[in-house]
Amino acid sequence: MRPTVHDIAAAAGVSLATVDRVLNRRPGVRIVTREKVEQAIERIGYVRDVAAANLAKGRVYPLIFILPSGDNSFMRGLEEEIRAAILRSPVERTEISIVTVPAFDAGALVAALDEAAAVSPAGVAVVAVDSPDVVAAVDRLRVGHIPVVTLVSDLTGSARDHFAGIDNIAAGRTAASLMGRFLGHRPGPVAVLAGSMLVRDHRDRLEGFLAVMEEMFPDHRLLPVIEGQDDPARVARLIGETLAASPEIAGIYSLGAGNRGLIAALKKRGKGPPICVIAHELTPHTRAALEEGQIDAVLNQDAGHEVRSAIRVLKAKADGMAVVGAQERIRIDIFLKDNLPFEQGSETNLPFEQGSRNEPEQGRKD
Amino acid sequence: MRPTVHDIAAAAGVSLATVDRVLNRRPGVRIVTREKVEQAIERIGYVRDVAAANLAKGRVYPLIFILPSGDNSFMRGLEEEIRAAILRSPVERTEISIVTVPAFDAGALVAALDEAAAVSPAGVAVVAVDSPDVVAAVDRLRVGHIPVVTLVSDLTGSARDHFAGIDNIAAGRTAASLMGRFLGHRPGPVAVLAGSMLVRDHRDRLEGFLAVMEEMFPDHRLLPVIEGQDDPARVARLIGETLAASPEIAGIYSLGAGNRGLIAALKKRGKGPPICVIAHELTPHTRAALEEGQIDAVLNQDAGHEVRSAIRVLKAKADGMAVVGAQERIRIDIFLKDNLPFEQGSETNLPFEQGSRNEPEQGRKD
DNA sequence: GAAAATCTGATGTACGTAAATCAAAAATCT
DNA sequence: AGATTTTTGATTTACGTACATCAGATTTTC
Repeated sequence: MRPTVHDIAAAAGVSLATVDRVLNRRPGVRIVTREKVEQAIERIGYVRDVAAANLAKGRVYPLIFILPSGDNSFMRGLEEEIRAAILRSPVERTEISIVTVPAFDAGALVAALDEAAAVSPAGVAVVAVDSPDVVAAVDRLRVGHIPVVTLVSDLTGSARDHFAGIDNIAAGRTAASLMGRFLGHRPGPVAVLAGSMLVRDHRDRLEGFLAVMEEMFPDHRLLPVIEGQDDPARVARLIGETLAASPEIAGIYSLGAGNRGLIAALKKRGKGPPICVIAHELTPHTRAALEEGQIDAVLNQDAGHEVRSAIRVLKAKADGMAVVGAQERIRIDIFLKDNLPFEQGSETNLPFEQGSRNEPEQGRKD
Repeated sequence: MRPTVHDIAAAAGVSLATVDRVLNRRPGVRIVTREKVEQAIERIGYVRDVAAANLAKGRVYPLIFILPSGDNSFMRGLEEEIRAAILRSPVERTEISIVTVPAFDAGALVAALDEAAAVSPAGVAVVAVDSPDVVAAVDRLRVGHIPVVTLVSDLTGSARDHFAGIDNIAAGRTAASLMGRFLGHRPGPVAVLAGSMLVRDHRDRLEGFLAVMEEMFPDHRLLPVIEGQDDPARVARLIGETLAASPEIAGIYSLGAGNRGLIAALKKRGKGPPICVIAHELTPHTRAALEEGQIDAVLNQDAGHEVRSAIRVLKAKADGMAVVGAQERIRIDIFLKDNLPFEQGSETNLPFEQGSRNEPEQGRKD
């Protein structure tokens, strides 16, 4: 049987009230007494029953998610996952609000972060623009004891508590590795399409990609990086121009968003030698392009996983609890047309009507 | 504010006791009254506070994990993950026991399942040998209202509640797709190394691999499937013989375990034209081989994820609760040497000593 | 229409923790 | 030593649910 506060009290030879004071860091306990209690806790291996504690506290976790607005498919998918989490709010004791700000706009993001701080939530998750102003704003939150998790794109040199996203350098390296091997001895230059160098994830991917291409596949010339601002129309135009200027192109690595534009440009091109295309994020567009063969591989981060992870981490940090590191590591999914996951759809057991068949005695006491 | 049992009572115009009788399926409620209560529940959108309910019940979930014995690295890693889950038991209210049975031995597995049934646990997770006897044993458990989750390898045509593992047909297809593209126009036959056709995961991988090879890369001749029984020594011998018999071999797909033997045989071979090797499961051995270049790609399933998922699902099923489908989908990880995850190690916040810096007032009431 | 059976209400205890109050004890200061 | 401050103990209520008991009300049965 798991030890309780009563057991601590008995073991330490103090009253329940004192144990409570120590556990909840209330004032009015001498250091010696506090240490006696802490030793007892250590000795009998007490762990707070978080469920009971939350019940007693009536605790809820107000969380704020800040992400870019606009019609970026990935970001909208992310938002959808957050909304799915909102539906689970009553069960998870969260109160999630979503704030959107223009993409790549550090000023707007700082304003949103400061507004978030004003309502002192239990935690903030943010898709970061990597700039010193933003770092400062995040650090202001941290100083106010509000845990912050960066989501999807990290922040350089800030005190954020955690990054819920993939290792983007590794993603870029992986893209290069696949690109090089898929191309084999096929000649021709490789183009890189990015969104903006203002966000860390894009910079990291580029860094990893360039490193492996130069080291392992130096025969392939790399064209100057194209910045599409994650805007499909702009991307379509720029890629169209590039294809016209360099018809012998052998590969394209799209490390940002706006892949709709890329796919449109590729379709428009029509015939010509095959181009190996590697893109990021599995959206309806990239999925279709993968199935139809315009794209050869998609590197993906699971938005649902990231959102759930961010929530778990924020709650844990707010309570000063441990985090299962391995569980919070977001993996780089590599999708070829052969391992596409089935379309979404969650197994829904009705929570109430069904379980009846299991006998009530199933649970044990003690 | 979330509705409680009191709110149901008020809304339905009955007493708390009656609400309790309906909620917990106790006898002594007329159908009309029961319906009145159920409508009220529906109407005000009540959801049982599982934490409070578990607290009141003092519920724990006795779970049994059944997996193969032997020195299969993946399975031992799986066992380690189960032990990690046992450490979290007090927090998760689980009581996990591990049972090991000889690999590929349906009879032993059936015996273990029946023994498990005898102690009527809250749920059973099993790495299944795919045979009718095992299906029958699992179905006996299900008839006894004990939820069953198959782990890693599924069971054909049984009533198991859930499969916590990857889509192995897709994994085989993916392996073929990578193999074909990595080989490019390099000629030479491809060898397939399996463990045993008695387990579903191996059969599925083979099926997927063969399908894509035949359809997309018909130029590559496939050598007869080698069955290594997941035994490194046997694998080393068989692969050694194969390499000697077919020195022009271009690729090897190892879809089972015993990769230590494969790697040893490859090292022993030494020089010769490069062989594209794709294997399953990231273990210390395959990881090293990936880094050193003996293996080109590793398809992996995250054992930790599978174990945690199995536990979540079993608990949910035992309570008749809903399952977040997307969260329980186990992904096929593809590792090249460029995207290997860092070595393990969980961020450890001490649960108690640290969090102090966050103010106690952080939590809200209401 | 009365007795028997069935249903419903009222009430209390429990789970493990949080939080508050007030009295009592111990330490500190003068 | 006495007054003052600080520390500790004892006790109570609450969170939302489970479960048990017993009395009272309603239905059913003959």
